[in-house]
Amino acid sequence: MSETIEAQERVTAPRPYHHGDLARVLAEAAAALVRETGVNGFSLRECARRAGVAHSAPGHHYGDVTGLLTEVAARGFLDLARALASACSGTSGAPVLARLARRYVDFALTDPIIFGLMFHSDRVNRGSPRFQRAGEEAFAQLVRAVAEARGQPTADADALRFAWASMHGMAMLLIDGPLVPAGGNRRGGAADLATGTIERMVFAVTRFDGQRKSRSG
Amino acid sequence: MSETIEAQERVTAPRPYHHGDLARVLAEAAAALVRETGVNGFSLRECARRAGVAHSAPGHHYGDVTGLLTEVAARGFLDLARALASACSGTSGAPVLARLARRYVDFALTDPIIFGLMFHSDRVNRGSPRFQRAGEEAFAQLVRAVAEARGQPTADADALRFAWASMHGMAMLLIDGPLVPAGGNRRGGAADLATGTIERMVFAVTRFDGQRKSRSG
DNA sequence: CTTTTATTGTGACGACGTCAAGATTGTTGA
DNA sequence: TCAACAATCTTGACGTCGTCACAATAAAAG
Repeated sequence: MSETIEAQERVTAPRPYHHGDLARVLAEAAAALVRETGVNGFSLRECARRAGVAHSAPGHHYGDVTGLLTEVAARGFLDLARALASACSGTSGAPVLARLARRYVDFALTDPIIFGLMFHSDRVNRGSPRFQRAGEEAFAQLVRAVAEARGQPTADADALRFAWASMHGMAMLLIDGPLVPAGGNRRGGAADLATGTIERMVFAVTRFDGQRKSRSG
Repeated sequence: MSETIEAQERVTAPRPYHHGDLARVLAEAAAALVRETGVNGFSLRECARRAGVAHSAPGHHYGDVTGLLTEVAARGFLDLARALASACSGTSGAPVLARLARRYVDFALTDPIIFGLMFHSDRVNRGSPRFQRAGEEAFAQLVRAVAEARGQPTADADALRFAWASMHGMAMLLIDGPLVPAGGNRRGGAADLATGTIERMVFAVTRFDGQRKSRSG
């Protein structure tokens, strides 16, 4: 989705320095490289090689490897926020939450390594303002969906945590393998395994109301 | 818990090679090092240094860094299985599942880095038989708890996935930070945040029965 | 006691991240 | 137009890393 935009920017943008914007090229090369080799196999030098620049060029733009991977993770959260927003638009009530959860799991299964980088890699700086802002943007979509599902103006904190935990846990377990039966590609069969979990999640979010031990009432 | 056992083994075991059992010492040093520096900061050479052996000694026992970290992860699953089993013993019915989930989250918050290594590190070989056996041992505890909570001899697959996803997602989100409010140690305040999620999880596992769209019946 | 095997150490290799210093290009102000 | 400056990129070096071939050592077997 970036080719045409890039061509436009090549003309309109002031082209601030030598290479065209190396920072963006490096970030995109880094994302591609991470997808290929895993977070662990990622290397700054290989990334520079693919961008056609010297091995130390990434350092000038991002400081160190953590800085670059933090940028990649932040972009991942922006993508996730967009995906969740588009999944919810044009719907209301409980189905909003179900559709958001489905999209959340789909995103994770489509880009599992980036997803892992976003949430649990010790190679990203979670204190980075840009990273946090991107995360909050995605989080806001979740808050809206939970409030909508419960028919309330604001999301209950416990319900919110539960909803997020359920879809996030499902995504994690499907990515990391322990739940997916052998043989069967990830995108197809695995995503179906999430259906029952999503149903139960929506069920509990909409029906559970803190009734402690009073099941006969 | 290993000092006295070690003393015993020093006598009873045939002491198969030079160092006493270097393999075990290396695995323990590796676990400690991972806890200190994170999975990413781990280094075979530093591990060997702490065990007081040559830099290539770990390679002779575990092949490469993945082999050693796989052993650490497998040990983590054995620990988890033990913890879950002890949490469930002496109880029955739905509370079993609640207690198991609580223990699951506690385990994750107590040893977050090892927990992360166990589930999603590209530095462990998930095809390793030892690793898989250890994982299945922990999984078996979960299966038992879900069956017990539903009063059935065998666990429903959908309910099982949902239960695991909920507790696992909660653990992940608490470890990785996005859910825990600033300032407040992990073990105390964070674990309390799981309570509502666990309640809802048990609620859905025991009450949801595939009633599709028939809310008025 | 000698031979064989299992366990550990030495040394080397290329790849990595990071830093300092120099080279190159764009910008700015007269 | 041109010189001074700042931003951008390259070169080269340093220490650390994982891994491998090979040597050394100790246990086991005969």
